[in-house]
Amino acid sequence: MAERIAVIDFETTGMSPAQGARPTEVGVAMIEGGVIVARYQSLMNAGAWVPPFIEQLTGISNAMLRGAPPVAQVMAEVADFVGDAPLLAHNAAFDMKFWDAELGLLGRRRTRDFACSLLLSRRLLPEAPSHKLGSLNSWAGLPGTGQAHRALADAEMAANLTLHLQQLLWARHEIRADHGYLCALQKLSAAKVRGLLRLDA
DNA sequence: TGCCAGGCCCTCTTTAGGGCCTT
Repeated sequence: MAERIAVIDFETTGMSPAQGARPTEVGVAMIEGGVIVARYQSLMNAGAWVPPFIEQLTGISNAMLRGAPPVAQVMAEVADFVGDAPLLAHNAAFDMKFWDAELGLLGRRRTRDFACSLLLSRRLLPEAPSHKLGSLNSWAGLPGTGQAHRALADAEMAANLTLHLQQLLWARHEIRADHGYLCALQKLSAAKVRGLLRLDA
């Protein structure tokens, strides 16, 4: 049976929960067998104020959040949706902080590692001019997924990028890169991965 | 008062600094 990976993206009110930032929207694209097989997206009301810069970036306004379901309800739903699937995000350090902080408020804990498509693409696509999610997807010729900086559109972009990286590893190196392999690969230095996979050749 | 992340990677490096990436 093919492995499922839950590709996650948060929109938030700021850079870090340690600074008081809270999520405003979460999206999940579940990949399995080389395709996206399930999706989750919801706005959420955490009672936090959305600064004008963030509102302009994401299109998510304070007015939209006033009518959104409460954060605890959404986080419980999305945690149940993800279940015991391993996790992945683009710049996972960012999304992992919010995932862990919000689950912690519910008295729940993450049980699986996060893989990171930013670290993986820096290692496997060093020739890309930019490793921003949208730029990478355009550069790699991957399909558009909707409005950038909305949670599900970005989660689907990261999912498509991950599938592209898995296909690249298989086509060039005959490596079936499951989540465990991706996590191991991203922990090696970029230089070591280049040597291991002969990316400089 | 003023400021506020943090981890990764490259290089004019390693006794460090700056850019990238996420909102």
